[in-house]
Amino acid sequence: MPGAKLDEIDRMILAELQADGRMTNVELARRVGISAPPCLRRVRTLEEQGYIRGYHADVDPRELGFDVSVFAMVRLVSQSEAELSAFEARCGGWPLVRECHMLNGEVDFVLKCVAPDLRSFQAFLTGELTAAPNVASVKTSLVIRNAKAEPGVPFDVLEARLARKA
Amino acid sequence: MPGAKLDEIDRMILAELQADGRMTNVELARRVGISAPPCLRRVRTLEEQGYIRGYHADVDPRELGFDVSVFAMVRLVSQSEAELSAFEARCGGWPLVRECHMLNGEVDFVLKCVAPDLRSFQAFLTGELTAAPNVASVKTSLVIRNAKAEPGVPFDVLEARLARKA
DNA sequence: CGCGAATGCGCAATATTCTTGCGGTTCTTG
DNA sequence: CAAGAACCGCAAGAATATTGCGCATTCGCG
Repeated sequence: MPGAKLDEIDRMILAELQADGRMTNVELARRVGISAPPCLRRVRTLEEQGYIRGYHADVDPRELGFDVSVFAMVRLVSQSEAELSAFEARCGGWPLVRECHMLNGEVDFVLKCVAPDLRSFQAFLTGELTAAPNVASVKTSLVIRNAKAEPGVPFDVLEARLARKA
Repeated sequence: MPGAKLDEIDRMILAELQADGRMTNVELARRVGISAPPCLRRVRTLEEQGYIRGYHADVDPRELGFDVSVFAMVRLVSQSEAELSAFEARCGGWPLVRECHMLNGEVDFVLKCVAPDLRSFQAFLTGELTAAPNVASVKTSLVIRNAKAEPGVPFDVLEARLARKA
């Protein structure tokens, strides 16, 4: 079902808006080769059907004084669904935790955190995260730098897949 | 220096655009309590000064048939700057790798990857990633689900910091 | 074949937004 | 206290978004 109802123009629209979410509809229409009205209708449809979940400004944390990013690997004592949900809920309440992914394998969760400085992160780590109920262990790694940060979908792979089907 | 030149309105603008990057300028102006022209001027300034790096549509990978997300922890043989850069460059060429973060500690890099299915990810893992030069070991974990995914800045923390300074 | 029905395009018109130029006000500073 | 800088809001013109409508192509099916 997913991807079935999208033609090439739709995929071009997604690629363009993924690259620049504030592109005007006129410019977008020009790039994908149709006129503005049908282009806008396609965008609306993509939004309604969940292909586009939203639009967000990419704000630089460092410019705002959040100088440290950290990955935290969390192991829980109990992995019952109730406990998993409880931990997720707790993460939702921690502003420093920006992403929370449940994993398979030894580690139960990986968290991406930001903080103004190392000191405040340590305070959060020892005072909140490690101290939280059901948390067995936490391993943290500072992010030195990041070479690639493109959330979303690799459209070149998508096109390769579709070509293979045809 | 970072954050120094931003007043409360600027921070409100950043928060609003982080939440909804396609908000019209008039709506944004209304929410932050000023008229449209100065609001637009502020946004332009925030963009130029790097507080806003860009705008992106949040495209749902699953809807497009990318059903698996994976975190890969990579260790290299050599951590010389040349080798680190070389690995980063290689990551840039892999479409399935969406994020590449260099870490301190035992693991040198964590990669966030997506793939249409487990089979194609395995093909990438064994055929590309593990086989790459200088890669010592790779540990992967499938993402079961994610409870939180809000890249960016926690503005409530930011305001707490500023309040502390005052 | 051939006839609806459905889909999707583009044109045109209106509504909304963006963008710029221009004073006016407040705050800083010497 | 005066000159200058910074920033606001108003107003107008340009650009964009949005809607309604008619037409072409495609598809399903008798």
